[in-house]
Amino acid sequence: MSSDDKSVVTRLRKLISEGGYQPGERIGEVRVAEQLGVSRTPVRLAFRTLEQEGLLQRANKRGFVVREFSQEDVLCAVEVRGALEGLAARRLAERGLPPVVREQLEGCIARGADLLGKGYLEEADIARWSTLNETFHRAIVEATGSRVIGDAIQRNNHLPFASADSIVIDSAALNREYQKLYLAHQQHQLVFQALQRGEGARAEMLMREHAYIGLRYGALFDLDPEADVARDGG
Amino acid sequence: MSSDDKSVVTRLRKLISEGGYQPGERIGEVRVAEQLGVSRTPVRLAFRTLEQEGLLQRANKRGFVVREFSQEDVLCAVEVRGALEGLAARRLAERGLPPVVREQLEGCIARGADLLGKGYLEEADIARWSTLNETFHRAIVEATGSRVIGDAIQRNNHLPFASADSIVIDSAALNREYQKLYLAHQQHQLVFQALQRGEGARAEMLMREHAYIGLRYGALFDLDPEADVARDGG
DNA sequence: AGCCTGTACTTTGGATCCAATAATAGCTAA
DNA sequence: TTAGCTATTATTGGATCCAAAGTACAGGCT
Repeated sequence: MSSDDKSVVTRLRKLISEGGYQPGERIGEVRVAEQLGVSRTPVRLAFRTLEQEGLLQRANKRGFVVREFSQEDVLCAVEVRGALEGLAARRLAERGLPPVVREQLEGCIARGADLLGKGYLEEADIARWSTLNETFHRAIVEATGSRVIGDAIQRNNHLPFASADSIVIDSAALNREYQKLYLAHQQHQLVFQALQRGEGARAEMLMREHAYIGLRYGALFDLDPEADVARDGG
Repeated sequence: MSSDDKSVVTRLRKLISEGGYQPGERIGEVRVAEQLGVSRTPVRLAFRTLEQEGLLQRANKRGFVVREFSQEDVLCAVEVRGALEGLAARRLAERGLPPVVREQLEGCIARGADLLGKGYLEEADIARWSTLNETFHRAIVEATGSRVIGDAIQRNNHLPFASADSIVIDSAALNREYQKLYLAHQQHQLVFQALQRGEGARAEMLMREHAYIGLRYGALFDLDPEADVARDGG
């Protein structure tokens, strides 16, 4: 079978996060192996990787179970992201924003402005924003030049975030999403401003608050009353 | 062979960090398998785990090499630790310090005071302090009750820190170490105070600064001129 | 003499085999 | 009828085998 190890990890990660296995459910090597069309060996390797990522955890002395994430866990993951990306932003601001990175970020912001300039959101725009957003964040993290920080962020990002599976359809939800995305866009601008001015502490603080937008509706402004529940945890 | 998988990971981690393999050196499955007295399979599994931990990295399309850490990397790891433990401390302060944890921390501080009360340091005291210090930090992290944060910290802690292999012998070095440990002790006290008072922001800030003490000689006060070099990185 | 190519060897990745162990079901005895 | 013990089964962990890919060395060609 033409499937290198990394592909197995990716596919298994997808298989789990897309509901092939329920949280708390025991996950067996043979079944996964059959589902992915490979032998047990690459699956066993993948299990170890996913264990380290936190998606799986060792069961009672034997095998693995799919880790279940509480609302509280999601909030923590968001805060960890904020702490780490905030750190990256501060370092970048203090050490100076390289011109190449500046252009990248400006590009993201410009295209984000185009996307949101209409004043409303089409369904396909969400995916466009998503890649734009990813590029923005990735550019900052990679610009710090530290694999230690980058890896830490990367690992944390593999955890399932609430926003990942929020699919909106009706126009009311689209409008609410528009507000959220617009706020995110504004925050990106502020972060960029701080980075450019070399304001490290401010860049960090902004980035850290910006992370909360990863929660369903929680942000600087509580767009939804449920946000309070999410933010003071369990 | 009576060696479960976890033991192989632990032993391999030790083998690498204690210089069995040089940073940047290619690490082969068969040789490690022979050295640990197991077959290739558990070694391959362990390689994946250590890859996720960041100790190994994939070589050019084939195999693994031992990751090399620059001074800059060590600094980053320290700052990541600070950011994450700071986060844990803030959460703990804001959500209230449970009595059990309070007693644990008080115990650590009391025993630390005993240890450092003599005014000088014996060589064996360093190990004693080390466990005391670990207990203190672990107590705080575990008290947050978040596996997400705890795991992130744990993973970061597997990275090699500069302090890990600093072995001091002469009395001048011991004295310098005493100053460092005493400062750490004071910082612990301040962190504890902030936690008890529910001063989240202060607890976080103190914890974050406290992380820098993990660098060889860098701290609030530059006990060594080289600290400057370390702290503004590459 | 230098470079290119082919072949042999080294090493990793995947599959399968075997042993050990935990879970489960069935049976017996109280 | 239930509890405990035993045997069977299912599943993981370790070892070995095989194939594929990379690397190094050598020989030939330009």
